[in-house]
Amino acid sequence: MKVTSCMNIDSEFLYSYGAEDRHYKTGEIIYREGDHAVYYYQIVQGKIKQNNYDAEGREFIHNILRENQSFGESMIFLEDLHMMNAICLTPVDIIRLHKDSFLQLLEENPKISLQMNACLSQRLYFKSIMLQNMSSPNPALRLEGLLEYLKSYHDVNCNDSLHIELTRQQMANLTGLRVETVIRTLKKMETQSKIKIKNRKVYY
DNA sequence: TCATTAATCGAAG
DNA sequence: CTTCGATTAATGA
Repeated sequence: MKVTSCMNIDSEFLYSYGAEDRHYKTGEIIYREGDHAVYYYQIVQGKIKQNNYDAEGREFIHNILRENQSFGESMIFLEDLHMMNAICLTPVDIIRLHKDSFLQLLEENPKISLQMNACLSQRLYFKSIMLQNMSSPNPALRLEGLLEYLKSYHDVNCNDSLHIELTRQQMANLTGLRVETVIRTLKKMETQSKIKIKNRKVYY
């Protein structure tokens, strides 16, 4: 099941609807949990994460998105508040379009609207897969689930092993495990040749 | 080189 | 599995 994993509207087209360029520095917050959702965001350059924190202050990362991917749209349709933070992992260039203009764009362009549906379905599909994997008490299975998710979500050529561009801390925050557990489990998985590790980099 | 951040390890709970 | 303490490697100013 290979679908275009994400929304990527032509930038000139976005500008014609009044979209604007925005630049953020590493660590900057694009929006916070509880903010009103007002924009559709499309990443031109850089990486962002969507997260929130539990009562003990532990971070849980919901997703990490990169160039040509969009975010913030789902809440636009709900007319509601963001349920997570969007924080820059690197310097980021973004195009943002006000929700009113975004909805107008969708109304006037059925094809893009359909693509939007496909994009949201895709996310829903993988969220459910992740939910299943992440509910396993076995850390190796959680990690494998994450890797499998990343592979299908990002990768285009699935033959070669994929370089996982995540720190161990990020993998831990994506799976709800501790860094040390991630490190030890990853090593175990390497001996079982489920993954490869070269210079601390993980390949799956 | 100093400081900061990420990756590791071992031991204990 | 998680927490703690401590060390080591990597990166940037």
